[in-house]
Amino acid sequence: MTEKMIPDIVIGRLPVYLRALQRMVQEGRQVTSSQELGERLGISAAQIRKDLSQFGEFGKQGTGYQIDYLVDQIREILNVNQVWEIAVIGAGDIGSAVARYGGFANRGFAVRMIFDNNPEAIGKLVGSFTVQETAVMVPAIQQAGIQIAMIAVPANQAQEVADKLVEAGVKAILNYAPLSLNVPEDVHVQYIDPVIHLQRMTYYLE
Amino acid sequence: MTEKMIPDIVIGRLPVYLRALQRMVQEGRQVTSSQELGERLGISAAQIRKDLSQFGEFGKQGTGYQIDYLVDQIREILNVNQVWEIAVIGAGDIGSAVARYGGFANRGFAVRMIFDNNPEAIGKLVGSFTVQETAVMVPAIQQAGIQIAMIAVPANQAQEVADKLVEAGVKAILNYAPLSLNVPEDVHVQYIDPVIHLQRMTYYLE
DNA sequence: TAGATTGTTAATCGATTAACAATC
DNA sequence: TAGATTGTTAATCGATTAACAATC
Repeated sequence: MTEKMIPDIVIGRLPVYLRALQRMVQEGRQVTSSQELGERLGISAAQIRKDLSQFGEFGKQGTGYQIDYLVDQIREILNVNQVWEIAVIGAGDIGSAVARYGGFANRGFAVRMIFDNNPEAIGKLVGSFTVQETAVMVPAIQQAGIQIAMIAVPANQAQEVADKLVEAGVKAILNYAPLSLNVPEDVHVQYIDPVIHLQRMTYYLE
Repeated sequence: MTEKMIPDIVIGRLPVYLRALQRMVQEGRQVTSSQELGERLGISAAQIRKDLSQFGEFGKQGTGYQIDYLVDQIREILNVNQVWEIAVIGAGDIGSAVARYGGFANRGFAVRMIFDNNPEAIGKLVGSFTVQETAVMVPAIQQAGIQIAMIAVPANQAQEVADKLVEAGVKAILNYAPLSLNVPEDVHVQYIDPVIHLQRMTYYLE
């Protein structure tokens, strides 16, 4: 590790900036400022400037940021100026919805395979993918060199699946199963559990 | 606001503690410690004790925490010792998967209605719910007194839907559309966008 | 009792904000 | 030029951790 260390909390905000900036592009906007972006996102202008300054100088005094250019730069920082292939594990409601999700295109990701261990699901079509059996998962992922997987299996199978994914060389897991996973230090995990988000809000409700 | 103010970041960790504790209950465990819980979650024992101490004294020196009791206490703190009814807006892949999701039961939530503005979707069954037209959304939510909604419509319709939900009296929104929403201060919003999580991980990948 | 673990305090660490010189 | 906005510094604010008396 020779580069200066960037706080993970900063990395976590970059995708949010990128999403808002790409939306501005869609709106036909060409230039923005840290203030405008901050207002859209509910983040202070100072924080946005500070975050971006960790990676370089992307703006111009007096005028702000050229949106196209800033989008390109953030895409490069986040390594999403390429398409990452994804394996989806679990072909139930969630896995199927994710496999068919149209929102990955142009944001750096593409689902490439989907697996399930349920004999009734194996062989069926989900979007444009045939559901493969879990038994072939490790070699299939290895052969394709896939580094990113999404876990959408029941909670009691999720750790076992995670172990296999690690074995297959996966380095990033997006886990939809409602539990924390244990993985080696060099494997990244992010969690999506709607209940966690909901419970965070009910604290404030009557 | 008379109570002492609890940091939102602490509130955000409580659901994670709760999920792990409820899992321990399923495993037949009766007692745990801040150290054990911390190891499972990748959080320091000191932080867990500090977080819990914001709300009371739930443990015993020398022995730790009675899991059942701690679960009850956290459920009460988070207001999830009741069932919150949810309206789902959007009956596409994501909305349908969420409406059928079995993971809400016993965690404090129940989907009660689903809406879509696509004539082909209206009237169809999603799980045990008939998809209703968006035109009746505001009065239906008002009449049922529903305070929580999930937005699962395309990005370009999401703000419009959010405005209507606010009008209907909704106080908490879980937004699956990939953009930031603008809502009044007293309305809570949480976001689920798989791409945001993925991009946060690709930064660290080669 | 001896060992374990809590709840809490004080110290450390890190993140956010305010402010402004630089400059477009 | 005058106005606007960046990038950066220093100050503030808040969160995490270490340590330990209390006590089960």
